[in-house]
Amino acid sequence: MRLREELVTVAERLLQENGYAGFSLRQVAEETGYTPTTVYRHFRDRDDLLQTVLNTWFAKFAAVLDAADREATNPHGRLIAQGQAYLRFAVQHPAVYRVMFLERMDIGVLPTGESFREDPAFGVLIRAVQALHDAGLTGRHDVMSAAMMIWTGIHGVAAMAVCSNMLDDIGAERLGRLAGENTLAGLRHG
Amino acid sequence: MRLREELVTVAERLLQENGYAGFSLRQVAEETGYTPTTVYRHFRDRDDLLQTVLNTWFAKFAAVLDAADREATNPHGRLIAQGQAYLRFAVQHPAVYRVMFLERMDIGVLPTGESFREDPAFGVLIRAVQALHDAGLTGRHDVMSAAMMIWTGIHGVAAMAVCSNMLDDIGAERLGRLAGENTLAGLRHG
DNA sequence: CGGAAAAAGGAACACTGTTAACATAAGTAC
DNA sequence: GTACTTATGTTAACAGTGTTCCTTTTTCCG
Repeated sequence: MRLREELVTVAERLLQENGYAGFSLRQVAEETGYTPTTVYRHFRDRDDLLQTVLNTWFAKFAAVLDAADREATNPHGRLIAQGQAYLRFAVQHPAVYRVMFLERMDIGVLPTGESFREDPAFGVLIRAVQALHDAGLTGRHDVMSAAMMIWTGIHGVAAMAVCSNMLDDIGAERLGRLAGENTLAGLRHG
Repeated sequence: MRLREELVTVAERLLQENGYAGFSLRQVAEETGYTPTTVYRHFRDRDDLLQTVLNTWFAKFAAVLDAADREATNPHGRLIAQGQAYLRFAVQHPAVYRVMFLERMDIGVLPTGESFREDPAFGVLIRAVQALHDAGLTGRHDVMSAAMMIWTGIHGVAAMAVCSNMLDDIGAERLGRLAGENTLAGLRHG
């Protein structure tokens, strides 16, 4: 049980240092002083180890969004705060964000179909958008469509930030702020 | 010279079938009936082969955007058409879009710094946004900021579409249309 | 203390990218 | 036409990856 946690800790560090491509089960084994087969006593395979690492990050991610949400008072402010927290998470943990929402989205905690409303992080977004909707600030759009527009909007900035240096000039957080405000403005007038 | 093209053709097919992770130089060699070292006579390494494949796709991509741009008459319509073409490209060639704009953005033809205005695809966008700006439809935003908002907005939808099945319900093209219109509406009123 | 169970290791298989050394075909200069 | 150069290709190997089978060591407990 102690070893399992140690393996996860080392794996987490390697993921952040080397990214998903350099996330090696053998290297995790070597850095802990064990052989690869020992890792297989605690994890089914490489994906299982990765998923274990990511589970804690999905929880952190949801907590960060929830904390930001609570600091604001009105629906507009809540969503802007969530967007900022979202983008900060991505910029501060680019390798983690990449594997979570780009490279291995299949491994995420976000279920498919209708049930993914109950995902912790997505739930925080949905509730704030519902409040925006109740305040009459989503125009002709339903809650789900508005939420997806907001999410994909900020996700686009985050993806660009963690995949290239193209936003270095304009500034990822600045662009995120502009894009977030602009999306909400569009909803308001649409 | 004939072999070089054959290698690129096979490599392109394998990329589309297996994705970037399954893009294997050895497999390219085997499917063409040669040994791996023969591939190295025509390409410096795996990345060089990949870049050669992607170069043609970047050209196709720019052509698709340009063609869509020419079909519309006003700035608004041009950008909506570009967005639709952009998203259709991503959905029709998900593995290619992934490696171009997510997994290996460093290999793209988009230069860093200020010079990437001259990138063919980005140029098509910039010119349409400039027209939008000249028509007074970008609010208080400058051309570059507006262009990045539009790009990251549609990129967010595309990234979500090619990385998960989360947009299957709402429909990627529908969400792209909504998000595109909403971004332009926000700019108009901002 | 001895046997069962758990933990760890060794060795191998099938892949991957990559390189060095070697063989062979093609074409050219004399 | 012969000798030399160049292009083209192969063989073999190294280092790395995930994974599995089999064996060994350690631990625990009756």
